[in-house]
Amino acid sequence: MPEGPEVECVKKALQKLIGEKIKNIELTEHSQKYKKYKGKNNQFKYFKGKTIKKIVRYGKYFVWEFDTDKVILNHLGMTGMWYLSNKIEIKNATHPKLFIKTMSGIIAVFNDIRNFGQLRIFNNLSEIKEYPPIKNLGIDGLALPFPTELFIRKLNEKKYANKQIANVLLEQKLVAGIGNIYKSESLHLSKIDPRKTVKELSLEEKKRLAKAISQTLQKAVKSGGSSINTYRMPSGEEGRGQLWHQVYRKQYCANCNSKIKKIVQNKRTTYFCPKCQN
DNA sequence: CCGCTGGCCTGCGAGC
DNA sequence: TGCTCGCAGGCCAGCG
Repeated sequence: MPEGPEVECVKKALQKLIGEKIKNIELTEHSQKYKKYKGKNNQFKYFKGKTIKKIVRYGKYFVWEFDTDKVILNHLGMTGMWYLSNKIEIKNATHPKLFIKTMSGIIAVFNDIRNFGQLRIFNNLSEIKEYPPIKNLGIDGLALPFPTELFIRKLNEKKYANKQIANVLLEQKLVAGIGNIYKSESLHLSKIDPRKTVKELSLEEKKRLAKAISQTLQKAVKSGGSSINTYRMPSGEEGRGQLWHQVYRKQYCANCNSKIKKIVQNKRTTYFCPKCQN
């Protein structure tokens, strides 16, 4: 579900936990029906009494750091969400996986409907940085200024030449943080046909694409993320990103009013305007 | 190293 | 009303 901008928005909200000492942390009953969490409660209980020092974003991942070497790698998957509250009841948490209560009374619940999210404990930060999905992350799509020249250099790598640009944009080792919505939106903003292979793109188009990616992702952060299906802020509020989508799940192009085309590339849906994007 | 396939899961809306 | 089907912001393991 969440792409880089949504993860960034959640990260910002989670900063409220920095400096908080953990009174209680445990996997929920509900988590135990999944193989990947089964019997792991003691490993998480290790963090009881520890203080949360940092919550950092790498692409679509969070890394939780404490006043100890061990760290937690956390990914929201398609439906993962953190809910923060001062009350015990958190209405939105229908599929809670991890429950944290701090000394000052803040409650944080990791909720994940489809269970594609991740919570993995590593012995230390350098172990996480060697973990391939983290180690191989490319340019942070939210970096400012966006490194256009580096982007083009990476895009020009042989392995991408014959791939369709829409598929390439989802490769986290090229740009980390783009997902299926902002893939379509970035290509629409830069007026590029998603079916074009990288070698068919002109230098001009690559530059436009770099700019469009950066603009799209920045705008999404400012909107609080896109709430298309299940994404909510940790407060339970919806983001407003969906209000300005130009193509994603749209019927008509916001630009020229032509009928938007919906195609499938690498098993992911792409929306584009056949008139504007060529 | 690469690319492809299937797998992991639940919920929702469309269509019958 | 109730059922099935297809689809959903993502990633990973295993194979050739």
